[in-house]
Amino acid sequence: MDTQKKLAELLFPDITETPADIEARFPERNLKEGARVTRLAPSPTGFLHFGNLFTGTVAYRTAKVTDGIFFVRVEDTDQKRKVEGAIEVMLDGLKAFDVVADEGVVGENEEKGDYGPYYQSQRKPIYHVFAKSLVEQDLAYPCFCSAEDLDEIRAAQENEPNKGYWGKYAKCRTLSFEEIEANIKEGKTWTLRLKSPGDLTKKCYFDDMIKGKIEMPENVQDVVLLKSDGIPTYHFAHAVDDHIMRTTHVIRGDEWMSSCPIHLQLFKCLGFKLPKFAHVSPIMKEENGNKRKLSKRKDPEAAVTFYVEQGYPKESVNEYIMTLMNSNFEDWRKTNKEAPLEAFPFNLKKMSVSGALFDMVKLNDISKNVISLMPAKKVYDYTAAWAKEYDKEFYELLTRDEEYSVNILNIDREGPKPRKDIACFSEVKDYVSYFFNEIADLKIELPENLTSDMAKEILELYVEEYDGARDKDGWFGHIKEMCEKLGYTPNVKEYKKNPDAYKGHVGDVSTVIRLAVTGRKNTPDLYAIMQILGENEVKTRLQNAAK
RNA sequence: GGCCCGGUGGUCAAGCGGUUAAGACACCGCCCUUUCACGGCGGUAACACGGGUUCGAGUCCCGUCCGGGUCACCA
Repeated sequence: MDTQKKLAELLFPDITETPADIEARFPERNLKEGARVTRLAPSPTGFLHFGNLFTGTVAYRTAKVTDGIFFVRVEDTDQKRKVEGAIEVMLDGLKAFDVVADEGVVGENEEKGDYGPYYQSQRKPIYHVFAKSLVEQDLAYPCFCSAEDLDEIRAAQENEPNKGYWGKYAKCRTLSFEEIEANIKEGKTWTLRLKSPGDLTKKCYFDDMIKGKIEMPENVQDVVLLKSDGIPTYHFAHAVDDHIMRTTHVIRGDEWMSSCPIHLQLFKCLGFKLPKFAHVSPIMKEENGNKRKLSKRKDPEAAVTFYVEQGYPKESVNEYIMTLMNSNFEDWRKTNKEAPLEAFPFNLKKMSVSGALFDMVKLNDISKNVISLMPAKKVYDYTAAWAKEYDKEFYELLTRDEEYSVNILNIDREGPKPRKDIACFSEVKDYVSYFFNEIADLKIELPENLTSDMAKEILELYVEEYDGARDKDGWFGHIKEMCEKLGYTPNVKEYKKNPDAYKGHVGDVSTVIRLAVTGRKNTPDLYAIMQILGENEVKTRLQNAAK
């Protein structure tokens, strides 16, 4: 037996499978031409970042638009970072925005698909097959350096432009079989390192689907493949998994770009065909004139739960994400107002190369549009579902009389130009509060041009003459009649021409009535409001206000 | 610091050697209007800088500056 074989046996005595066996167990997928296989590979930190949702959506759409497969693989190779219940948090967050995997981890300890296991922590035997093979080919070796040894190396590299574990600094690279055997007998722990075949003076190339053609120096680092607990590092797991799971398009954050030389080399050493890469720029936030990534600690909107808690409908968030993904989405939307998101021809290559600033104002605008297009019943259902979770008191009020609430939400909704008042469901309570005496605030704050005497005069007359049976034209016609009686003009233009001839105009009279009925200067159509409130309630409010 | 990537109005961005440099959000004005919205019309506002190449440069090349990423037994 040659030395490499002997070494491989020494290191991995229990591994009997070969790479060919694994390849056979996970054959190429039988998908139609052009179908893309993408994945989201979160590490279970218990926090779903907006960036995860964003990148996940890119991967998801890429698969969907080509009738491909989108799967979720959990990168739980760092035992130190494991958090209880983290999988649920991630999956729920994704699901809340319709990013649902076809395959992979679909629930806590629940997997689907033929390319598993989809938890990296359960794939050790697979990784070890390839690790063993690398050793046999003299492309990997065990390293016995301790953390202190590594510190020493770093200390010795002060004047070395290319730092790290490589070339002459890689002291375990040249250990003889006997030395290795002795170390192992001694019980020393080891990591498995790549014996990098790279050449610093040479370049490696790849064509990123978002960033374009990239050229970088070849990797020369003897990177760690297997940690001392036998679990792979990201680099090694990525190469093995994405090949064996037959990923066609590796879509991930662009913080991975700089490790691409390692990945390229790894794929080559392992004899794997290279997938396509698409590196997505992060969503940024402005702070003191500088851009920085959305921060979990500083920015509430960095958490996907934020949107759920605020009551942004998934449609809005998805719509916003789409505009960030493909800027031609907005144009498309203009001519396809009612079309489902799925109908949009998403294109990876149209993604922006640099990171966009998160724009809450824009999200709100989009969300107002989205919600304005929903039927009142749908807004009601969404609001009720939100309130049930986040505002019990309001939930009780809202659902006490469904028809009443739906009518409120339907004011000025149907028609070609619906109102756009609501950006998220947590705003609804304030928007409708004057319809519910329990939370209404009916105090009257007159605008500057109206005195309380004027208001009183108007209200006294209105209480006397108010008739809930009038239709809209009759109702407004009556208010105009009141104007004449009280010395206001029903014609606003007339008032502007000749302001000294009148106490005010019909707008002033309406304002007083509006204030009395709703406690607000600005509301949607007053007639509709009064109709919903009902004659009795309106009368009560007017009488109270007239006092 | 080395290595990558990027830099068009306040923001998101079209643009692929010849354009009056789109559009959306925000902002301002006007119109509509019983308030607020909605809607309509209009407006302010941009190619980071310096050198080339070219008849012609936001577009191509080089440099500078600025921003971002990365240099772990973390992903």
